[in-house]
Amino acid sequence: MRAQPGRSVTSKVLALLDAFSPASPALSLSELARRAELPLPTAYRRVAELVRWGALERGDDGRYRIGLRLWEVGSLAPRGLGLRELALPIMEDLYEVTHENVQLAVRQDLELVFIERIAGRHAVPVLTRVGGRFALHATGVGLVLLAYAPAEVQEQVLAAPLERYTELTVTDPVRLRRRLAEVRRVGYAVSDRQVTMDALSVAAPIRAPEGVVAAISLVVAHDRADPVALAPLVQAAGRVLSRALGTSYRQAPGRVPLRSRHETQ
Amino acid sequence: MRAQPGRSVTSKVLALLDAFSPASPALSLSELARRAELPLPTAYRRVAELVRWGALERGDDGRYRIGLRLWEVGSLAPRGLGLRELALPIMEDLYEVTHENVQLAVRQDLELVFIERIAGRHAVPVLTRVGGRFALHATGVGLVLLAYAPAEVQEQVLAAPLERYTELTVTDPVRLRRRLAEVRRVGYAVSDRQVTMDALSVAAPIRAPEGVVAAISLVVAHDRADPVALAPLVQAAGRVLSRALGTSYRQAPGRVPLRSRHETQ
DNA sequence: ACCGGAGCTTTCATTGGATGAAAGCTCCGG
DNA sequence: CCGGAGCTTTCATCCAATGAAAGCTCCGGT
Repeated sequence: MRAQPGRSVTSKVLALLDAFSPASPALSLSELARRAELPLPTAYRRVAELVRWGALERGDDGRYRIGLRLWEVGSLAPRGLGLRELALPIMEDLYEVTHENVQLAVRQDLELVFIERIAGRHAVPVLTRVGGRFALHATGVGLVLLAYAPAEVQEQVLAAPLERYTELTVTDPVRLRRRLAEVRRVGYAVSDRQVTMDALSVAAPIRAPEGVVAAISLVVAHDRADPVALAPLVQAAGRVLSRALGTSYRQAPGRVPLRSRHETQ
Repeated sequence: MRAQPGRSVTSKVLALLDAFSPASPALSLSELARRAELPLPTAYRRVAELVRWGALERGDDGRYRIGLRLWEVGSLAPRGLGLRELALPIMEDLYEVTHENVQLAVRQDLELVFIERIAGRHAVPVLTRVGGRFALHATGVGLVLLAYAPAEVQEQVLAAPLERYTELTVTDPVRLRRRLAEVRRVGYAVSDRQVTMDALSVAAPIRAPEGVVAAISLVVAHDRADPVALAPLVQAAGRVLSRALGTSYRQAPGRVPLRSRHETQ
């Protein structure tokens, strides 16, 4: 009856949630059990409890999906909806001026997560999805987030193989390191045909008191792009957001550190 | 050592997540334990595990917040982001035409949850929040969702005391029942100063093969509103969305029920 | 109608992860 | 230096969780 020791109940529940992905948002019980590496009866019981609470929902087809209740709780994430609510007006301004795609992303571990996107009807199609992940080394937002990430994060990304998306993608750690230094120097990042051969993006950092917490970018067709002209726009948006964050984002309750800025190496 | 019997580990984890709310998105360990009704050491251990996974994050102030990882998983909810992605273009069209607030909501149990909102800069201020809940009996979207809800849901709502928000709020079950019949008859709902004395909303149902799954509305200043003129607009948006849902929303994989429509009493 | 298989649900004896009292630790203000 | 608040760790105990096995339900093939 060995219950594979070292596995907590909580970790099993989380593994069940983790089984879902953008590519497979609906799973049968058997699929769930297999992906979470749980015996069927165990999966059955945990899943039943999650459904009862509303974390999962069961469709007419018998398959399970992420439930609205979990979406509600997730919407309380400061780095998710919280950030989005703050940024949306500025993103809309940027869209009004340029009518190009506007993206907002944060770093999570060694990848980036897209928090919001305004996709112009006539702009270049972008293949990103809100809530989706992407590598840090190619996109504009990714370069910004990586450039201002803790040294240890940068080292880990540079040490791993860097995936190539186009013939122009920078996959050489040495060259990438130079690009990151450049990003820090000028305060914005340009990603020219690094992900697809038709798109170019310009990104700027968004700073909170504790360092760079997000990045905002414009994605435009590479042949009608003028990065130097776009950069000030994106940077301005980033600065407005940084100011907004400084005040309302993560209100240190009671004790406000007046001059601690021990981050962003 | 009595471990209050009948309480599963999973339920404790969910209770911890449930402790967060729009009004208190950041909690100390003690607050978390108290709200989840757990002994401190128990809360400590479960919370530590949730942080390790990324479901919670601990701020510089020592308090816990909902983590980005949970937001990511939540974004996979078909009735959350899934619905939003589908509806956003149509909502934007509605906004372009009217420059008024556009809202999208679904029913969860006996309340409604706002999925998305486009708030016009110059439109009436609305006090709703994406991810927030509200009663079903007052707003436009609420009336639509209630009108097309299963009879048993309607009975439960009508049986409970109906909160009054303004002097005009309909709180009499008999009158409300008549209004719901009217909504079903004409196919849209008008909520005139039911929540605040300055706003009026017009809402229409969004149907999937299995019945009404969401509602869309315009919220306008009550004194410059012409419900009869707005209704066709909102209804058209609802119908476009219903059509979109019929095809791409909940793709029954493999076996598509060709003519089952056994819902929506 | 019958059979076989896939997928889900329930039962039941067993046990290891979970538990909470208590003690230890850390920080801060007086 | 002391006291208190809040968090973390230890440790002996035990019940929620477990998985093998059997039961159930729905199909599709024959």
